[in-house]
Amino acid sequence: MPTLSQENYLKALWHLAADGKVTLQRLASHLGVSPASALAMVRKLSANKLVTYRRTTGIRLTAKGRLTALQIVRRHRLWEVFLHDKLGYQWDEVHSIAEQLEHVAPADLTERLDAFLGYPRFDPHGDPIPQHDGTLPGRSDLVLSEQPPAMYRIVGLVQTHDALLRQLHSLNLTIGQVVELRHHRSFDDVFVLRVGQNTEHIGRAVAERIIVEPA
Amino acid sequence: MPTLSQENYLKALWHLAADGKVTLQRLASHLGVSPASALAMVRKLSANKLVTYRRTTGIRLTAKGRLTALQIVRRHRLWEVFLHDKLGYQWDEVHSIAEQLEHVAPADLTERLDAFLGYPRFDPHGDPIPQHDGTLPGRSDLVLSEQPPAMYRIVGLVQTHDALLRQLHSLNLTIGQVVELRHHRSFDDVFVLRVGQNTEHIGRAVAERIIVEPA
DNA sequence: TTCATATTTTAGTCACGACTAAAAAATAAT
DNA sequence: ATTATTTTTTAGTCGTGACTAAAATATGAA
Ligand SMILES: [Mn+2]
Ligand SMILES: [Mn+2]
Ligand SMILES: [Mn+2]
Ligand SMILES: [Mn+2]
Repeated sequence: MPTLSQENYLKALWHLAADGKVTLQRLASHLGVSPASALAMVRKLSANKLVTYRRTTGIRLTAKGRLTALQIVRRHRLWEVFLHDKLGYQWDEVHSIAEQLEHVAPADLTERLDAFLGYPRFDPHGDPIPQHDGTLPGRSDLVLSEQPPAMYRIVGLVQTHDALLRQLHSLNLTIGQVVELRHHRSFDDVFVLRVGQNTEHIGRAVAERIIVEPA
Repeated sequence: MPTLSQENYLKALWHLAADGKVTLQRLASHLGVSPASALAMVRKLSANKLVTYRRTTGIRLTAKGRLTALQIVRRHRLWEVFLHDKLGYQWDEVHSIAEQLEHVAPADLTERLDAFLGYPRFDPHGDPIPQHDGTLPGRSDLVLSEQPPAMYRIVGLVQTHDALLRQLHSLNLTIGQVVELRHHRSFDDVFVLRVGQNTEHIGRAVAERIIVEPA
């Protein structure tokens, strides 16, 4: 049973591990703490067999640590679904509230919440919700900016942050939305989209953050 | 913005104030902490103008402290409604989970939750839910054990605890249930009730904890 | 290789919220 | 009015999770 702080570290480690070796620097800056603090916590987690740490390999979650982290991510994303679907929050508002709720974890609350929400597989940002056993639903990894003109369904985002979410929301580019990629003007890197009745123009910075599947 | 611990103290002080002068002893034993710890916290709360403390009057919430406490109680009871009505928990299970959730309080979450639940006025135990402005819905204060034979609706409980809740649940004596008080056998202090199709017998210890209104 | 820079690690400190043990003050009983 | 008991208060300590500043190691460039 990790503390609240330990849970935050485990979740951070899980997220960071997706992009290569996890150093104290990366961990510390991601959490906004000093490297000294990060090291102290890594040692605690290591003593609890939740991570291993060698300078050469960096910080790595053990199987036990990964499982724990996935449960936290599961709670986080389920609460995001609740806040979005049931309480009517916008998708750029749910993350910070879920940061609080993810640490509430008595017995079967998560499973009841999951059932109440209808066993969702993806959160409001399109991110897969880890299942009880730690498996992650699969999702397309096609980036819009690299696709040929055709019809696509938006299924996810890369490097989500609130400003991007608000921008996309104003363009009606939300999860599940089907769009037509008309063409890519290569001389100024603008992508022309058909969204419902509107024609929208987005730059590469946005287009390369949108994950799609053929529709 | 009080800390989590401060919130727990404020809530305890609000509950305890209903039964007279609040001493360090009462506060400490209610929270399961030492009197020394309670004193240290009372001083912190006092510095924050949330309570006053004089040996003669005991510990008293200021207007600001009372308002804060009522918001915590509000969140607690709203989450209890959510857990009971939406997630299907039994009424003896919701309290301990709500103890965690009550401390999650970003911006308008409480108000959205209130709306989602349909603006309930009472929690699953019949306790009134403080409104946003700090007012408490009124409720009958008639104790079943002191009423003459007649039809009554159960609207609340006195000194709720899980064992009592499970006992009452097994007798189908839940909030909103209408029962007929048949008579009181004074020589052994047993109250005879008609609950739906069944006749139930309860002792004074139970009967004097049931709050009713005429039905 | 040698110096400069970046990263990791140590050492010492702090706030918070708890603890125990003992002293002081207030109440109650004889 | 004295004791005895209860309650409050002080004093010192501890674990958690943060900090800074400086030392030790690695890593990169000249
Ligand atoms: Mn999130
Ligand atoms: Mn998300
Ligand atoms: Mn409760
Ligand atoms: Mn209740």
